[in-house]
Amino acid sequence: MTVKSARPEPLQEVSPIRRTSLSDKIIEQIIDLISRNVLQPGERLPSEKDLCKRFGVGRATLREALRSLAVMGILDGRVGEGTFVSHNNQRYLERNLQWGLLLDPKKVEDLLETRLMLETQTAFSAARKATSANLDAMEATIQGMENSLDRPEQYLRFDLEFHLLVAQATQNTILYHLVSMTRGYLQAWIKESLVSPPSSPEGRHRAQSSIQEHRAILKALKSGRAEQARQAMKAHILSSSSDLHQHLEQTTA
Amino acid sequence: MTVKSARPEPLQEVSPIRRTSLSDKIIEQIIDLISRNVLQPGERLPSEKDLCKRFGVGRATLREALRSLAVMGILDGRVGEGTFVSHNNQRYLERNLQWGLLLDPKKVEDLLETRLMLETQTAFSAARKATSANLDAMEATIQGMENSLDRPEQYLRFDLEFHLLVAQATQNTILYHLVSMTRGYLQAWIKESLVSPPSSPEGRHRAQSSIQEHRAILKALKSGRAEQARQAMKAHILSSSSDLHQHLEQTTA
DNA sequence: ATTTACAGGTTGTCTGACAACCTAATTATA
DNA sequence: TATAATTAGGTTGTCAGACAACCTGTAAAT
Repeated sequence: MTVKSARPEPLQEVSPIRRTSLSDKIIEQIIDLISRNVLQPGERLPSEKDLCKRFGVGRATLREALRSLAVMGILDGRVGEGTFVSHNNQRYLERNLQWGLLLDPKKVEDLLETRLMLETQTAFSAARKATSANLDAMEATIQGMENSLDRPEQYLRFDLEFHLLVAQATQNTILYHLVSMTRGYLQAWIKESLVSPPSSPEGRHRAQSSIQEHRAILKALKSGRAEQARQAMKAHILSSSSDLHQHLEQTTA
Repeated sequence: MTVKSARPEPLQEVSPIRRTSLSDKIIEQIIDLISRNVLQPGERLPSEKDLCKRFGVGRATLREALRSLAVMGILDGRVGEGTFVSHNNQRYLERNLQWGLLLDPKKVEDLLETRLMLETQTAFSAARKATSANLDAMEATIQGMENSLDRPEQYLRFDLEFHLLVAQATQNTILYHLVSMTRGYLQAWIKESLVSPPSSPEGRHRAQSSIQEHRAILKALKSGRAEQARQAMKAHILSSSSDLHQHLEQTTA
């Protein structure tokens, strides 16, 4: 009997049926636990054997969930010790920039636009909400940039750190995450576009003016002038993006 | 001899020694294949048994790699068919954004602030990039709102649709997804705050003015006046958020 | 008291097996 | 002949057990 019974309603929304694997559900549960702070950063999870019994699944299934979370940088498995919740949210970034190369040029453009939006707005908000500790940390990263003019990769790290600190200064964790992720993906491109002039005089000059831009942003933040901070950030990102755009057009053309 | 020898350099970078598991290496290889276009979007991978032989690993290890890539949206496993490269190989960006947001303890105020930022900016961008098809679709949703003043849940659907259309009009899929996600998280609250005045005269009045606000946004978008669109959206969201805030303070106090 | 050896627990990996499922060819039926 | 039902093979999802590599803290030996 494969006769379909009559449909009372015209089925206007297709049922979003999707095979959800067990490991997917486990992932969701663990993420939920973390987001509700039941599992805190740095904390150790129960052993895999324990988790298997609690979730009622085999070890293979559980491990597929744990490994997925580990690959995303949310968990951190250590042989012989256990599995821990990443205390470093930065780890998420390090992981991402690895496959930021999967993005196509069109997406990079979108990311740049998104980044411009997010960061100009975070600067605006940060000017009103930044604590003195936030500002001091920014000052330190600028100092770090000046001290590493000859080490591009280290310079980039300080640069990234500065922008993350601005986002953090909004005291809005969601914004912070959005900024850090967009930035994480772009980092691969930024790095690639920077290696071309490694420490040429031109590169040094670029870095110098970049530092000045950062100083302008920090100054606006310190004085609490939101609109000025927004403009300073906008100018900085636009001038910084122009290098990327140039590099993008080279690779596509 | 525990005497420390002189350090020529202050060891500024700890050796990045980290146990790389086999599945990590497999992930790297697969990502490399995809980024070099050896594996194209939509293409089917060899079966797990085959891949095991080629990589020289057990099936559990291989599956941990494949599942991780699937969770990130890079691969797509279908029971009985095989494992495929995601046809839109950029979906993983949105997936990761989603996981990142999921992990955050979401504060409603943070969400509201983020939404205000995102949507005012999308309105600005949409004013410059919207196609006539986009604008027509918005017109239709406003019409839909007017026709469902007595059906709150349907009214809300049109409301949501309008905002998504604005985001879509930016022609930036990343922005679209961000707006869609933040809105998705808020939707539960919005619905709850609306059911209190289901179809009271007060509720109707609120809905009427909301429709006018939407019209103002659409008008600005049609004329391509970006700044005006931004302000209209800002006004709309602020007035809409005030209801939520009111409702929040009621429930928390 | 310091070092060594050991035991228990933990993650990483392999193997084999079965269930649920899809596809396509084969067979049975109208 | 054309259509429907069945079957066979392949594929992913899940489970169970086993072993290797590894870490930690304790007990034994120096």
